[in-house]
Amino acid sequence: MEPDAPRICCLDLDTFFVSVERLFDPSLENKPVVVGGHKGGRGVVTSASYEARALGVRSGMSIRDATKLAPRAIFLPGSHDRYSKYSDDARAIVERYSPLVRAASIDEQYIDCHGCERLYYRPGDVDADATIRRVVGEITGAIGAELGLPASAGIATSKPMAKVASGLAKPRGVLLVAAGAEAATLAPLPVRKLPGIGPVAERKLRERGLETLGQLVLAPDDELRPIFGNMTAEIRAAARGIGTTELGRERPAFREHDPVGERVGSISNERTFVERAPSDTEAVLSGLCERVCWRARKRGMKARTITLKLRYVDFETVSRAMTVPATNCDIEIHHLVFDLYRSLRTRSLGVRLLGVALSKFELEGAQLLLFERSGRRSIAIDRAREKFGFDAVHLASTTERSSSRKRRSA
DNA sequence: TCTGGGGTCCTAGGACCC
DNA sequence: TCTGGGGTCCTAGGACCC
Repeated sequence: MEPDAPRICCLDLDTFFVSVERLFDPSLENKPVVVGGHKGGRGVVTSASYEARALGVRSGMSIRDATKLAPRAIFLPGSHDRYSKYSDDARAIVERYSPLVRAASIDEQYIDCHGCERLYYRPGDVDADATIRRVVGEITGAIGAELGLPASAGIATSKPMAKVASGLAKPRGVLLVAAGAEAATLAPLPVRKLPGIGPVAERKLRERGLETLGQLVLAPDDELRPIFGNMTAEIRAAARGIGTTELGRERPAFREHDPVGERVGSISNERTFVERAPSDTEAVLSGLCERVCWRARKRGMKARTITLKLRYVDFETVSRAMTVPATNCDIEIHHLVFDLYRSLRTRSLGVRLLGVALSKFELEGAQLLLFERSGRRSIAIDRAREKFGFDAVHLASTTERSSSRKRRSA
């Protein structure tokens, strides 16, 4: 095995949410389609068809802006259950070719193709790279033929280079960056194309006159250090195509249900609203507490740290955290969150967002939970939710307030 | 471009212990 | 009582990703 051969593949499903929607409604084909919310409504674009992109729509943009740019586009709220299923199906196809697969997100997978050049060699292949390129083309072809979903892939000697290559390969392409060709491939690209450089770093680089990755590579260390800190060397190397070949950890993003035993670093839920009266704010907090606790219990985990996040209407965002003996009990976390809220809400300004996060998990000792009164109640609630869904059962503090809200609005 | 919701990782300062 | 340095944990905020 040549250590520096291009064997890391990044496989990406093109305009994934839009592509899935088109499977269920073929009339969406060849039209500008935007997934993320109803026309003119709140929310942001999570996926836009190429026809919509041609009108200036970009993912991450507010739905309202997208509506202005593409008033005749078809806007869809999205159906995550479907997306999860097709994501799993695409992964199953990839696993027929290599067991070394990691899902980086719902529409992106990394594959370690080391060894595939021997396993899949065919006499027509001019060299090992050609074999890899052909095999990856077969994978994207199978995803297209069996699922009806377009996919692209980049193959390179490192993970960041493969990621950039998959972007360059779109749509429906496969791009292999040969060993030694990395720096020249990256040099003309805008800095933003490199994973790890976001809008803030992009702006700071531009202020220093650095627009392309080629310029970034040549920039003196004291120009980059204020922007990237200890990551400077890693970023500079990535800009030359050098980086890890480790596939990284599996990201369980976007799962509709929390699988038992699957480890995550944090569980959070948040809600944004236009503006709410304080009494309603408490109902929202109750609901958020219940939801994160429920999700933690489903995973069999207890959290030691509880964090409350609050965003005012002027977008100032603050948070307070508290570390306690591990718990996943609604009542306990309710009390903690309400304490945190009282210490956090120092301004009289309207609240735009509230979020509750659990972290620093310990595995649940189920026996303990059974002996606690509130624990028994949680178990009863969870059983009902197992049958009827999360909203079937709520704590009194949540239901009283939300029903009084309904009465008021009725 | 006035900006959702779920995550991960990094940094910097302070408390506390030895 | 004061001083130093290292290690670890906690907290708050921010950048980034999809």
